[in-house]
Amino acid sequence: MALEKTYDAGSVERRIAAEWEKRGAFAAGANAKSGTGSYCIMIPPPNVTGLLHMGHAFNNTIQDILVRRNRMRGLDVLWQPGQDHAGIATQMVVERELAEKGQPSRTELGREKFLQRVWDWKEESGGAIIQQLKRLGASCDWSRNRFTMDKGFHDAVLRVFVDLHRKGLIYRGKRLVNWDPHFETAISDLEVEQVETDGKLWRLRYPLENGEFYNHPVAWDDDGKPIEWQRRDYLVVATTRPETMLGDTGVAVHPEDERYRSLIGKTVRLPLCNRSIPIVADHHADPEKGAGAVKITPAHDFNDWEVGLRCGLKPINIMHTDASLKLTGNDEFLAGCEVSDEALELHGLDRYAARDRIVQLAETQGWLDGVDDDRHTVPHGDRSKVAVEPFLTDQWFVDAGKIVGPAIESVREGRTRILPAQFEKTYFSWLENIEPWCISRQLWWGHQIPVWYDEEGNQYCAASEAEASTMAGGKPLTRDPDVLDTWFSSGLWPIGTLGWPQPTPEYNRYFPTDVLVTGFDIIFFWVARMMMMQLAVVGKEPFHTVYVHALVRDEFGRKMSKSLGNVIDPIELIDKYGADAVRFTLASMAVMGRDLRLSEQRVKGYRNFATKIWNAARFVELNECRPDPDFDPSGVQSTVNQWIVGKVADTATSVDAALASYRFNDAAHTLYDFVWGGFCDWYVEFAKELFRSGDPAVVEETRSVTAWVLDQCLLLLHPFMPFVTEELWGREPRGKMLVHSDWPDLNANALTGSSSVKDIGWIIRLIEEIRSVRSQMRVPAGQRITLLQTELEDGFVRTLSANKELVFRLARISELRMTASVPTDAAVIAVEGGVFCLPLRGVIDVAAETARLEKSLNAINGEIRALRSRLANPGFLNNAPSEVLRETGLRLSSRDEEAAVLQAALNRFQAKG
RNA sequence: GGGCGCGUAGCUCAGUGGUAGAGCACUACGUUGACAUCGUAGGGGUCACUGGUUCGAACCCAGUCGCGCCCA
Repeated sequence: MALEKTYDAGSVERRIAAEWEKRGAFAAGANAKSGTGSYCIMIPPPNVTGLLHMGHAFNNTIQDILVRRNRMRGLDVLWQPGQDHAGIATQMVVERELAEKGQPSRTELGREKFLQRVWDWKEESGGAIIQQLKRLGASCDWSRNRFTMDKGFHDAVLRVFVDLHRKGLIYRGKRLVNWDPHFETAISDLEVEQVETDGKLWRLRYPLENGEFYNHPVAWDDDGKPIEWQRRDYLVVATTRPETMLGDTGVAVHPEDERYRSLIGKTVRLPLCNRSIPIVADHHADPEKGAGAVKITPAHDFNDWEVGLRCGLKPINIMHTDASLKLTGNDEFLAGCEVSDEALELHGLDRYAARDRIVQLAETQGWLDGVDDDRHTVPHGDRSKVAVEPFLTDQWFVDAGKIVGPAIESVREGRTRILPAQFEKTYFSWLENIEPWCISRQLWWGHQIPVWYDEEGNQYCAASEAEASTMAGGKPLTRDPDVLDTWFSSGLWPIGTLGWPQPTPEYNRYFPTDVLVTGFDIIFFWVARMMMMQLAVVGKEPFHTVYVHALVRDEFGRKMSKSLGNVIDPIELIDKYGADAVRFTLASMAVMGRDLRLSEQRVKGYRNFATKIWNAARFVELNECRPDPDFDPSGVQSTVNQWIVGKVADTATSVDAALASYRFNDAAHTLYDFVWGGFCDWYVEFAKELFRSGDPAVVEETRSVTAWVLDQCLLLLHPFMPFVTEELWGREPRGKMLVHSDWPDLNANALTGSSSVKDIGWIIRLIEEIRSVRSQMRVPAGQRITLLQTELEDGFVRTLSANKELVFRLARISELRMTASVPTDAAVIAVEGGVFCLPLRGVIDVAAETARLEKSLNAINGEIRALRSRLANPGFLNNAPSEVLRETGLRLSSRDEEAAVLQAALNRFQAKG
């Protein structure tokens, strides 16, 4: 059955995907040749709640290109797929669903029942992205799909926790952490986003105790010396967060701030609760900012926590976990205070309501000194989007500073390479300043921390309750209710998916893995932690190369976001244009280190490319070109066929070089240019003439070559456009599917050595010149005309006569005649080694031809001037490499010849006019 | 404030010292049974600016302007 005129991606993709699946084409080790090495990529596991977005499409296209090529090269390939349990995100989705359906809430259900609901949800809806990745053509070994809460993976996570705990690298401590009041859990530094916000800076007056006063400067002379003072019995503190004032345990001034020097060591009385708090000297107070004195709330501010430690100020927590004020029954707060009734009414108020009320009280009670507009950054939870609260709680931490060393050294010493290299700086700057990593989360969905407590509060860290119980001598135990940060488990993705700690064959064969392909936004979250954890646990780098790709933006350069409504759904694009077009678009734009702007136009263009390949295959089929299993590209006889064989070899070499250096865009452009520009535009047109030649040997060879070239195109394109290539490959009976066929290994030097490259290049330029003149002289497209040869070097005479029919066909020439001189009314064509002309009596437009000649001549003369001056420059002659010198000389003489021809032609026209 | 990056054709972008490129868009013309999702030809650029290094700079260096991202 003949091929349709256009390629129907939709039906083909489904059929091909099913065929790959049926044959287990992507299984680990499929197509591996004995004696070759392994090649392993770990997919960055998408969230189980996730749907495929352009970032995933890009990320996985790149991985698939690497994986498919190496599978074709016969390596033992594993592309390990899986999904992340995504603690907060998943818990949020299920809680929302419960609320929407009017079902009992998480807390009403209780932990066990709620977790069962999450698992149910995962079974029902958690596989969506896998199906979407299959639509994209991702050739993961789906039979090995892993989930970060699978039994085996869970065991690995607990084992690592226990191991690090025993080594003292994980500890529990009461620390100030970033608290998300919406989800009511601690989050890590990385999950905090700084959001610039227009706010206020309030100045509050805290009265000095014991009748103290001081003189505050209010006027200065030209040299900035104070000349006028105000006697004050209060101290003005500036704050952006008045709602935390009830937790103040001190006021700090800069030790060298003259204004306040006399006050250091004295006390102020905190309004509303009448707590007596000291004035301390600390560098944290900035004399330039606000009033120069700053209230210290160690339990609700990271800087203040540090000041508290330095100056011995105790932290007082005045908030509930939802960031409402906690005053009543808060012994810590009440100790040493005489709390006013107004203050006690603040109990239970949300932090922002409390802020308003406190400012109002300050105003009415006369201790509001003033208020200024102030733009500052406010930390927000990256999931909840609410302001996070520094909050004092007991949490588990990884002592990251103790395990970071090897992760830094690996990259510094090149055992793991980050591409593009500028991201190494990002990596280093974070790791070199690493803080303890808060890994406990007050959630239910996740790996529950493997620590049990007895009634006295002693800790027993063990991989199972039974083990903990033994350690505790059978005392009744309760388990720590918290779960681990999701990134703690994804940090173990490389070893965890391969069956560690069991010595599985997969672990032995594929670890360390090869390349990690990921977005720059998770270098800290994931890449750095995988490095640290794998090195800490098994002592090896998890991969030798990290390819960091950029962000996919919309065509105007904006980040795709739901709120902007500019999100392009890759599945919609695939439906419309086919997965191959989407993949090729992404690959062709994958320049290292630069964001890519995706426009639908571009995808459409590559859809057309798929159609182009399809039609080239149609041509091949209609002309009965069948692949010859014994075909030897080095034995080809005819010039045109030698030429295309050489081009194929060059293309394969360039594609290999580009892919070896992760230049996916170069590889894609090379292929596009060859397939469309070389094979379709020129070779297919030449082949039509060869088929017509009537020489059975030439026809036979051309058929074999044409089929071979198409096959090479399919092979080389397959990693980029797997579906259309596989479909076309399957048109012929073959031993293997394309996905398992051998990647081209051509010796370019042997195949491009002949003179055919030069000969056909010359023929192509001649055809282009003739076409250009015809078009500009407005010769009707269908009209065949005579080509006159006036001068031509012997070598080119032979080239022309051997390929005359090609020129006749492609330039619409009826005959070739020799002539001694250029006739009048002829357009002149100067080519390397000779001069041709086209007699165009009655057709030629003298003005147009004059203009054409002048334009060419101008350009050439400009170049000649530049070349002459360069060759007249002693500096150039003395310093330029001989190669450049020689080329420049050659170029000048050939331009001189051309200029002479064109000038002569122009003179004739002008003499005539 | 610190760091990283970007500024090349109308648009989106390649281009690591030796003749400024591609795709799209635009204009004109449609011939040859693979393809109109096509073909042929054409127009279009002070490579942000200033200075330096060099025989030679889009490319290297310094500064300026504009834009983006990350960290504090």
